[in-house]
Amino acid sequence: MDTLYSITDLARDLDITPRTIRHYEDQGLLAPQRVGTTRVYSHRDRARLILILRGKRLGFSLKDIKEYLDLYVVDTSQVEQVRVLVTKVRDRIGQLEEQLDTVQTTLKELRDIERMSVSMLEQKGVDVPMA
Amino acid sequence: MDTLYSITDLARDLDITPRTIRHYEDQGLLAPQRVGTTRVYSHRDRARLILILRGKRLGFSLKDIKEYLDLYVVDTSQVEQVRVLVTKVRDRIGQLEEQLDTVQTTLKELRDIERMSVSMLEQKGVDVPMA
DNA sequence: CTGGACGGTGACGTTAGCGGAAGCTAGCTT
DNA sequence: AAGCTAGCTTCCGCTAACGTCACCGTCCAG
Repeated sequence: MDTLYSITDLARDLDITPRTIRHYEDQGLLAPQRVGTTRVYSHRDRARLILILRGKRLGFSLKDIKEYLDLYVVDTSQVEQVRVLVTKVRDRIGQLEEQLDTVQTTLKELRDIERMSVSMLEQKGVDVPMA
Repeated sequence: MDTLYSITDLARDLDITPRTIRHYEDQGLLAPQRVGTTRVYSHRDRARLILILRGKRLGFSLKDIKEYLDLYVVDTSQVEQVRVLVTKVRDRIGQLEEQLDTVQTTLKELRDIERMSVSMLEQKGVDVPMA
């Protein structure tokens, strides 16, 4: 259950390079244990890394992602911290809702283009590849 | 109806700098008319620019966006071109569907965090700011 | 005991995406 | 004529996010 990973394990696993992982650490996004000088990654580290990559896919900068990660690890015993957390989380939610909207709009447009193109081809008797 | 824009008009309007607009032109994403050396933008140019900015918000590179723009301007009289178009459009659709998914997942997680935090605060008798 | 395979630390290189200043021109406007 | 304002080009600068050495230690397998 407490599986550990080496840096190359993780890299291969998530399809990135060790260099990238070290870079994230340099930027303060990760802080794996060390055995001597060698980095050793836990489940939580792995999960964090996955969140990082997700953030990147959504187009966020590493700096943004760093703040984002903090949302997942907060001392919930401190009322004030939770307060702050809530507003930060709501900010992110706002951003993502906007992005969701943008994506959906774009999808609609592209599907329109697809439909129009396909019907254009059918009309010309061209056999249309399936969806 | 055939309104024209200067580069600063457009920049102010879309909240970017003229420099950025010129940069997009350098990268082949725009090709406005010229009056002498001065750039003059049409509605279509403006629309393109908006698409560019949308692509950026979604985290695409300028190179990606360039290809993406071509999807909106194709010679529909050439069957082969339309064929190619359809497959490209479908590719993009696939990408965006994935992104849609990612965004939704992330949103769910954040909403969970929000709910949990809020109920935690309420339980402690703290007055919780509204959504 | 030696050659890989793996891990580590600098430190410099690279690409993308603009920012910003220099130096020039054209068209008002006073 | 002189001074503004806008726009143009050119080029150097800068940040982000890694890639790519170079060089060093370590732990097996042969």
